[in-house]
Amino acid sequence: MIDLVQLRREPDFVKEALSRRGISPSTMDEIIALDVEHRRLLQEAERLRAEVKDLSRQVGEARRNKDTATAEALMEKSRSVGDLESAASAKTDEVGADLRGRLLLIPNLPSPEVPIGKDETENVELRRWWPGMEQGKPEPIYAEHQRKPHWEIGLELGLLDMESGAKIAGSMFPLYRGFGSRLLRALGFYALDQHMGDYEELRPPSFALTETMMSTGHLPKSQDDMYAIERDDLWAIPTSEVPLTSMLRDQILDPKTLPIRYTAQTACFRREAGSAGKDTRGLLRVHEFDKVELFAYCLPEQAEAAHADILARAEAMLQAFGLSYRVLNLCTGDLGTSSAKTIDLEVFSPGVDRYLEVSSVSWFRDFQARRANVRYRTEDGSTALVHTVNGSALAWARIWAALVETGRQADGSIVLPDVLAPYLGGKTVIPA
RNA sequence: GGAGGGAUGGCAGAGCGGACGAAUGCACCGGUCUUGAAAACCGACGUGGGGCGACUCACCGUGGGUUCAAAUCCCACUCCCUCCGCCA
Repeated sequence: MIDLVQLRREPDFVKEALSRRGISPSTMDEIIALDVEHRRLLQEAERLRAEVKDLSRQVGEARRNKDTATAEALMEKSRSVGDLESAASAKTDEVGADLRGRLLLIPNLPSPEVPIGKDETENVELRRWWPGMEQGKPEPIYAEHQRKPHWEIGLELGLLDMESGAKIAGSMFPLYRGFGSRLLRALGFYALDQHMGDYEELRPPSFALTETMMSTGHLPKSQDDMYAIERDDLWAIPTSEVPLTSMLRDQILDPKTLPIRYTAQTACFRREAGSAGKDTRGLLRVHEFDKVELFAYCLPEQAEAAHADILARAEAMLQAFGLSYRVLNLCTGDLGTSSAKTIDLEVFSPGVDRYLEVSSVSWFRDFQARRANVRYRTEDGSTALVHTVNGSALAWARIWAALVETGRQADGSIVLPDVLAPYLGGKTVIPA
């Protein structure tokens, strides 16, 4: 949620920033007007409330003095003021709810360095990396044997069985098998081992309450993109960012403990409503995938370094895997609602001949913290909102696809990166 | 799933219809004393909203209700604890 106080104080600045994301200034003017109205009503309701309290106090006093007549008269007076008060409060709450409802739909202010653009076609490529780049090698040219999509390879070698997955849970629920399943497990183990120490490893619940989803901003906006278990008021998490953001909800943190950094691998569930028919083959877009997340709660001045650290870790892993990738600075049109700045990592996968998004590293400033109410104690004893930063390192379904396609040899076998050897029982070749 | 008990400030814990935003203890912070520390003593000590301000409002698990007045009474829900049952 954006800062209402900032909107009051610097309306033009906020309007300008949001207009870069396509929020019209008039939308903000309506919110400002509603806020003025709300505060006016609030003062009136509070004045009446104070009067009721004062009269009630006097009733008590009269009673103690055995002055029944005065008490009766005061009670009568208080009743009538009380009626006015309930009416005023109801009106105030109504306007307040309207105001809050509108505010919740307003996205975060984009950072100044976020490029302006209408959609993902206008994201800005910051750099590329490929194996051997530092040694002056040109971008790789992929051989014909690497031009086979992972779902065909997976089926041939018994690594991936989309059909059985569909039989069990419907389409776009992958079923990995044999060495394919082991590869997936190896990726998660490898990643968690890389991060633990600096980031505390967690294994949070895969489901969250409506209340939790609200605090992260996933509800009410994205409810159609999530799986719900209505009977128990639970939602399947679309990313472990949800439990991690909520973990310290409503807490006031000691700044000495910041940054607090967590890593977790969970299943991530996405209904992908609205993308029916797109990327339905293989692992390009699936309803359930495993992902390791890196997350930090930090002081505002620590945020930039925390963001850079997560990005560096995600890139280091891609490099260790020997996968070519590009780094994109998301433009205003493609930026997630809560994010002030997002860097995406996209891996090139030769079999499907395209870049696949495998990580999204975002800085939310205090947008999420305001909603989740995570604060720290400042020098002068007051409180301030923390900044939150997070990123995937990494989303395994697409990494799996890229590794299988990139590593395919002329004889049909697959060579996997050496760094995974300890997690694959020393075997980094999947025989044809 | 059944039966009981509970939820109050950083923690512990009192209050169970009238000046309670809340006793008390501990912790934390400032000070006195001390070479320094401890002890002792003094003081400060929840969060959020509104108002230029005096000040005011809300919050005692959550949501409703009763009342002139609710932490306190009533209803529903959630969570925690104990016991029983079932179970990976």
